[in-house]
Amino acid sequence: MAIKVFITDDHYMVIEGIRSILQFEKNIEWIGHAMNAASCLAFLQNVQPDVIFMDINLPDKNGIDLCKEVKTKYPDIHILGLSSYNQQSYIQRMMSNGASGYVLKNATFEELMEAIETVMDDRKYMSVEAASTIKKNADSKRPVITRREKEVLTLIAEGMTNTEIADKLFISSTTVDTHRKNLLTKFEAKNTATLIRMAAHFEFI
Amino acid sequence: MAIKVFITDDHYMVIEGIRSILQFEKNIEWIGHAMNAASCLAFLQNVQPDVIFMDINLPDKNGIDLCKEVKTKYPDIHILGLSSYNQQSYIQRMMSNGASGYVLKNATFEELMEAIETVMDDRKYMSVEAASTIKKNADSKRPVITRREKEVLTLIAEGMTNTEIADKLFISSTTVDTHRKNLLTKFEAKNTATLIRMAAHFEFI
DNA sequence: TAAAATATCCTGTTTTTCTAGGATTGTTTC
DNA sequence: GAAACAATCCTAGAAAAACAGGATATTTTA
Repeated sequence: MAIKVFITDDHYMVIEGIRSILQFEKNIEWIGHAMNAASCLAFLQNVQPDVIFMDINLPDKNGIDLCKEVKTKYPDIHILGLSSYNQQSYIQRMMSNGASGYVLKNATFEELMEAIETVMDDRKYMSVEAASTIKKNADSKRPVITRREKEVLTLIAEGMTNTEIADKLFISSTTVDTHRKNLLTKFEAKNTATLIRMAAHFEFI
Repeated sequence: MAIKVFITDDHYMVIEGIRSILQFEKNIEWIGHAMNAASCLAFLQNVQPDVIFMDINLPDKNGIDLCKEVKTKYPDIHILGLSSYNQQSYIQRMMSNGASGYVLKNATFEELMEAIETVMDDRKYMSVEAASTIKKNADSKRPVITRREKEVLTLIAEGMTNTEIADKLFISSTTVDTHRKNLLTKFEAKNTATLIRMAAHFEFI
């Protein structure tokens, strides 16, 4: 029986790329694609693929969260992250949310097939490059921040002061200061400069 | 006569994506692809396409420099940058190096065709999204900073205070403050947060 | 349900940055 | 040789951030 493959990526070229690479493979059944998280989830209500290629950045939700949601509802689906070479920091988070592995967007036919076969066999697959970069960035941990902290962080990055942020969010400036303090701790930053630098590095802003 | 199209991108999926999108278009002649800058230049010695789709990130050279080189040697070739949505900062630099425009990697068939036809007509083409983001960043041009300012900027980003930087560079802290002041002006930043954000955005740090 | 996490608020003090003016010296560039 | 640029230094006050050390209410999770 052919392996049912689905893809969720907002890049038309990536969809077409994978489709054209896999099109002549008899063992693969291309069951469709989604260009955002919502339509992916809608699709899965009707048909469940064996393997989903899933982009890390989607317009309505990030792939890391979608990954968790899909795996919770459909534990049997194998998810393979789709990433560019410079998104190493996300690899581990997607894996810890249930992804079975990871292919880079410059993967060849052989790599794609090996990835599919590996995860169908319930093993983890990672592109060679991904495997080497994952180790390099393992120590520099991406902090987990709350929704409110993210809001405050964004406004700090926009140059707003505690008082201005407080006015905007209808909270006290001391509350903003507390959030800022917590952000400094979580990012292990000693001041605003390093906070923003770290936030940019981890692509929070 | 069909328009000769060539692509330089190290992502196999992107190459296959564009190829499959354009494959049935009679007016397009697919003359080949290169996966790095060197083989792109080697290819051009024999055949010159009308349009090159060129990635911003190549393994051996960045697309911005390659763009300049190609346009110097072959001014008649039209270059269209290939970019992901979050690479806005490169748009202008590639354009100022001779690129005729820009398509995003989630471009549809219609967008690709329009891009090709536009640049063949010697006009600039930019994806709708790119056009909107470029406007946002049009006014905030990448500033020119001096060597000393770069030094100070880097140390600010590392979390050092004016006094600490002064000690490190063996200058007065008021001098550091002047450099900081000039950096704020050049980056059109109102405080350290936006300074570092802009600096990260323009890849000074 | 109890514990943990989140979001809110507070008082003070110290440190640092930001603002707004300056000035001098040397080095490129036209 | 004049002008522009770069790098250095200064005063002084206002504004903001960082530090320290709390508290309370709500929501989430184990």
